[in-house]
Amino acid sequence: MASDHDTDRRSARASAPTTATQARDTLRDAILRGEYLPGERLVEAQLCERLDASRFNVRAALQDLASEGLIEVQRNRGAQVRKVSMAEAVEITEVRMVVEGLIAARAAERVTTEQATELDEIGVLMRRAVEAGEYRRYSDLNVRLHALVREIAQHQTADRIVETLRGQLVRHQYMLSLLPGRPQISLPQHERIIAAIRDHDAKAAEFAMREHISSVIEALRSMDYLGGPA
Amino acid sequence: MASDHDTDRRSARASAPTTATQARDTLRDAILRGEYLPGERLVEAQLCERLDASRFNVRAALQDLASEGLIEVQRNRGAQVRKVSMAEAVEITEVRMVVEGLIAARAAERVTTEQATELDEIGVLMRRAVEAGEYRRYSDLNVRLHALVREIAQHQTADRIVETLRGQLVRHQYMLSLLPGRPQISLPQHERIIAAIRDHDAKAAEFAMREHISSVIEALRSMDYLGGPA
DNA sequence: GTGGAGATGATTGTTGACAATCCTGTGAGC
DNA sequence: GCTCACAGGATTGTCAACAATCATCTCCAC
Repeated sequence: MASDHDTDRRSARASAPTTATQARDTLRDAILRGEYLPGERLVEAQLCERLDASRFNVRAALQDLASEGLIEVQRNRGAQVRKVSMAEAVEITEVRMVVEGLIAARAAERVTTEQATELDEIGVLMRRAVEAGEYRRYSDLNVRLHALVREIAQHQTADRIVETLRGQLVRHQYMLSLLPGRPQISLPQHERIIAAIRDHDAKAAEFAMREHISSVIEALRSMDYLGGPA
Repeated sequence: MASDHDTDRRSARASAPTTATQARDTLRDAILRGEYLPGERLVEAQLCERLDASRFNVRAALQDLASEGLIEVQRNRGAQVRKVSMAEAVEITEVRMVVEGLIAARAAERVTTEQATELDEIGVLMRRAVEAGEYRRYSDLNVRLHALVREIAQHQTADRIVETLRGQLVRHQYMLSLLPGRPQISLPQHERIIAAIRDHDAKAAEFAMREHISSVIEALRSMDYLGGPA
């Protein structure tokens, strides 16, 4: 799910398993999965074994991930997983706020009856999950909701950007979902987003989405006082 | 100006002349300058001569520009300058609308007295240029205004994205500036942006910026009826 | 004349080796 | 004991040659 926004760009016709692309996707997943910690050095030779790829392809993968903002490469010093400061995390989320706002507005314009039903279903499941205290499940539904909204909007450009930004702070977001009290705050926000899209109210949808992510930013800032992420 | 958003990322310490980076920047400028037309094939061997670089570096440059969305690479078929359809151009500008809106809002929060003066100066020059019918000069001032707003906002993440998006449709924007009647429409919009930022009114600044770029989107759509870009 | 199989030239994909650079640990000098 | 210089190893930067693939053209059969 985190790797399909580039894959399908090439597989328009070529169904090639693509040697180099695979290495990149595998490495990206590994980083996103947390197998490499921020600041950790990524040694090319090691990655060759790990990914079972030649140094050439490893290098290409590193270059790609660097342009995605997941890693940083310094000349003659190799690559390392990028550390995103709290200030950067806020910046990234701010941009996500406005772009996802655009997506929500467009989703409201394009949503079909079927899709609206699907949105409502997710809303119901979310409420149940929160009431049952199943926060892990709620977190999954959260991802699914945002993904569905993006699918409805069908805005490739915005989609790509949001996906890239999201990748840059998976670590922060993970910590965020563990913050106590978050679900109680975000559930009604999610419900407002769903309602607005269902009602084809673009302005309300954008506003609701921005309110929601705005509160995520607040939470990020509050995390900063608590010591922030590693 | 179009190539500094990556350059300074590396030159944080290393003042390296950067062999591969130079090739990339040169090629990007060439594409942005219009020396390679959309759809034109970029043959690696030819670029080696043109850029005076080895194929290795040329290849790295192509990969970078591909991730910026300037060119497209197909497996075993090489690279070609990306054709952006009118629909894509609209999408790109929509995202630019919301992100530049964010930038404008933040600029309104951070603007200093000195910077406000500078903004006003640009506003005055813009009005003079329009009244004198110097549209080329007006277009330059337009670029300068947007750049200054971004500089005031100091939002690296948003900045990088806008710069990337802008690169993807230089060709379209160039045609746009030649549309008759545009300056008369956009001048008051620019003046509203300047006024809002000067007055530290974040909401008004965001609204004015969005209004402005929204009208750019309208113009793009109208261009579509006229046959669109090549 | 037309369609398709096959050869040919051009272009890209990949590899391995070598050079340049950086990091680490050691030892001499103060 | 501390600092600095210098080797040695590790890691990345770069290149040129080779293999794989694609586009084009020719030629033959029908």
